[in-house]
Amino acid sequence: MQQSKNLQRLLRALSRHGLQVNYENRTYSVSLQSVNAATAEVLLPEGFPVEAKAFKQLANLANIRHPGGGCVTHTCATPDFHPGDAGVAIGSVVQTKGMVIPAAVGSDINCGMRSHVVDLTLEQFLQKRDRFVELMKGDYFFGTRDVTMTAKTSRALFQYGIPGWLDEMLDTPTGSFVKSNFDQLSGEIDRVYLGGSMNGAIKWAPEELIPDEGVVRDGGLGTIGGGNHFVEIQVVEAVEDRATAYLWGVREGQLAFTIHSGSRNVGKYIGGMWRDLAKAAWPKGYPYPDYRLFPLSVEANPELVRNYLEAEATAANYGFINRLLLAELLRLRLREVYGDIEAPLVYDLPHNITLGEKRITHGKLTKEDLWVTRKGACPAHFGQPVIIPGSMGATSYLVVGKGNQAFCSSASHGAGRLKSRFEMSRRGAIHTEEDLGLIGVDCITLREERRIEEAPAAYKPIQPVIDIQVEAGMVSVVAKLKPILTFKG
DNA sequence: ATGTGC
Repeated sequence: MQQSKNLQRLLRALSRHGLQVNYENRTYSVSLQSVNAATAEVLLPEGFPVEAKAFKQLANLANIRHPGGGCVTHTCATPDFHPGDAGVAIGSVVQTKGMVIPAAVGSDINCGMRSHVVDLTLEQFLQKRDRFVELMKGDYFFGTRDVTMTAKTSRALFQYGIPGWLDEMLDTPTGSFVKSNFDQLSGEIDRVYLGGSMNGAIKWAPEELIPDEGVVRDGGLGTIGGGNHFVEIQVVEAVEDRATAYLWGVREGQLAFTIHSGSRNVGKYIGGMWRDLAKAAWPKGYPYPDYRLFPLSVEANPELVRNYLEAEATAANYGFINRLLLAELLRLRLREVYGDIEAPLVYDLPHNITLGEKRITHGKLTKEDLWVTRKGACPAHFGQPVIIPGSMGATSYLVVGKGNQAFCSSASHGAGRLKSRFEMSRRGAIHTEEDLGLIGVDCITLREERRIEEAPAAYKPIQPVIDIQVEAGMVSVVAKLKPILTFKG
């Protein structure tokens, strides 16, 4: 098979890091010489360079094991694969047995996507666009909407996620704007991954957010955040799977909105705390794992593993509710400006999280200390809705999972970065709308450099990234969402 | 990812 220069360079880089690669039918099957004999599955779009550093990080991840028991059993790289700052490549999926690696999820716990459709045409939307934008700028950037809650409600948020938080909210004097739409919010719980509820615990939350009594005013809740996070108004441009789109309530020509955000400072706090705790628990006398990705062993330290998963769940619950509030703020303003329109949830899912994996062993569904950590990768179980954004200002895809076992039922979480933020923002670099790939997209932000750093031109084109995942049987396309207006934190 | 850093 004829191979491009990029590909040859890539294969050499892979072999330097102990990865042996077969390239066939546009997919790479990779055998990985890791101490754990872990397998690897790598899927990359042709014609785009992938940094050797990302593969070094993948090989390193596959080699992690705990002296007290626990190892990596399988790794994957999704086609938006690129190096990560914290030693783990974005687009990595890692399956572990008998251990978890807190640093593999890192700080951005339950970063994820949420999409709604809106019964409004583009023309109707544009007529009152200015008023709507001013109201949203207030809510997202200046906190005009009061999202205070009682101490009890805030504690329920961390412990139970969406359902427990909603129940508690109903009984408190605060949060009137959530209570006013309680029935719809409750009815949408089954369209959130895991019902928006994980087994958290109050004690892992930042102290100032869990007082014994009184009121909590959390400036982080209902905010977009930085990096690649955004909230975007879109149009359902094309429906490619009519039956599934109908089931999900998605129709061509409708307006839609999509949210990309996570657990903000709470994830940073909990992720950072456990990076330190995992280091402190590393057995004395053993060399540190590269990039300091310290695992926690079930056999050596069952309590620590339980606590970490509980702490991660605590931040994840906050992430689910942050996205819910971002959506609810927007939905309320839509109704305020455009009348009593429907804007139902399509789906909400995380792409940065550790989940216990159920396996079928001897015909029985079991959980045997086996986890899958997805770092910038979506779960994509059979029939499950998946939201894959390109970047802000680029087409987002609603796809349906195919449960591809080689990829631990996963899909990419985006297109993958092509140019660093620094590269985009340096002086003399391209700045016209055309060069940024932002033609016809209205970017609302308080900081102009964000518009440049996160422009579509900083990312790979999304289409080949989707195509190769369809070919590999990971997902199939349901609908495409074309951006109109982006709120950028 | 993070009221970040070049």
